[in-house]
Amino acid sequence: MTAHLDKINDYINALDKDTLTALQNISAEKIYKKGELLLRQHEVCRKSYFVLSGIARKYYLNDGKEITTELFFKDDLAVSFDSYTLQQPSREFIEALTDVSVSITHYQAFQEAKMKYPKLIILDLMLAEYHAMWLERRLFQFHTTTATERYKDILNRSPHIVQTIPLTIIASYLGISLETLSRIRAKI
Amino acid sequence: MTAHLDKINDYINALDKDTLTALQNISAEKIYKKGELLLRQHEVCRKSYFVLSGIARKYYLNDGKEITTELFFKDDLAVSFDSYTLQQPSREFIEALTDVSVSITHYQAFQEAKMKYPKLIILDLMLAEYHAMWLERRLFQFHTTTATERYKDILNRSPHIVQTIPLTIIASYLGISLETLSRIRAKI
DNA sequence: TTTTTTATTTGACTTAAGTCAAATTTCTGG
DNA sequence: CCAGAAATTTGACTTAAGTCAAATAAAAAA
Repeated sequence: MTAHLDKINDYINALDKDTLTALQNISAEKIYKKGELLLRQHEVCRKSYFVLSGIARKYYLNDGKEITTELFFKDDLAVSFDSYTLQQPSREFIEALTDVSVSITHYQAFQEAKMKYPKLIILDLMLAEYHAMWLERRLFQFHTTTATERYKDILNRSPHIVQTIPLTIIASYLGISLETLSRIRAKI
Repeated sequence: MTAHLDKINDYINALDKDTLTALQNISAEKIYKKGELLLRQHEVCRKSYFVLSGIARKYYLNDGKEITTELFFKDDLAVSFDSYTLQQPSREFIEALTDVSVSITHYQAFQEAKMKYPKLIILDLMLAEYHAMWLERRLFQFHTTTATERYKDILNRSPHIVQTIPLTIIASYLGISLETLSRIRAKI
């Protein structure tokens, strides 16, 4: 649910003051230390985490290996999408990669707020739509680009990522092994 | 936007009779012959196609090669998601693989209907959510399975697909070359 | 039914990326 | 500041899948 297109402002603009206040009333800030888990595998994702500062990631385990599926920065909404949407156990973990400050909203409270403030449904819709479009772009990229191109792309878009985050995590996010990424870096 | 979990009934159940009638009033049936295009690249996807019978696919061109990204069967809603959502030119084509009967709804008419029948917004939300979850599963499958496993999976789920649809299309849908798919088939 | 086109298979070779193992480099806690 | 741990690089080898080309097989058209 990464707002790559800086659309968070669009979302917020779609809300009137009352609705925004209502949303704030059911949200609370919290800080997670680097390495802490916001969500564990098998837990139901009952909260959404709007990132105020810091970096988090979502990952799952495959043969004991951690595969990172999403990185969350400022203004991104961190959830395990299907676990949150269907309120069923999560395949994925969410972890703080740095100290992370988030605004937390409970699923249940948000559902109730939607009854009273229907504009929140529009917000919900926009977030689902942007997440779907983000996933389509990612799928498209995996089909059409090589690992080297994907790495260059991430370097362009967010050079700070590469500084801050261990290579293992970047590699799995790009869908390649740690060693392959290291070799790509050596060649560039 | 493939309703793999047979959730279309859920969608419909979420609608009251008036809303359903309203939706029908802005929809019209049409039949496309095998090979006809429902949507061309660079066109804006101004309609959604609810499949009543037959099979369609969505694809894009990469180096002149057709890459199939989605197959649409009965009860699936065929659209180019980002083109439809943002009303911007489509990267993708939608093509009838067999004669296809669809119920067509115009984007604009649907947007207007949502004003009057807010439950349609819920329908919209559910469709976006299920599309996002379908994309996540597909991405997960590409990361965690080999081409052989993906082919076996499609064989299990929908053996009729393999009968009806040319191998080139199945291969590109599985993310592999035609020759690789042929070799996989020879081994099984 | 025969021809022509299209779809599928098979062969030979290449390549991007994976795996396992070991060597460095960098970071971090005491 | 140093020892131990963690992260990164490098080497040697394997493998899944791609590419290009040619041979069959199947389907559509004449």
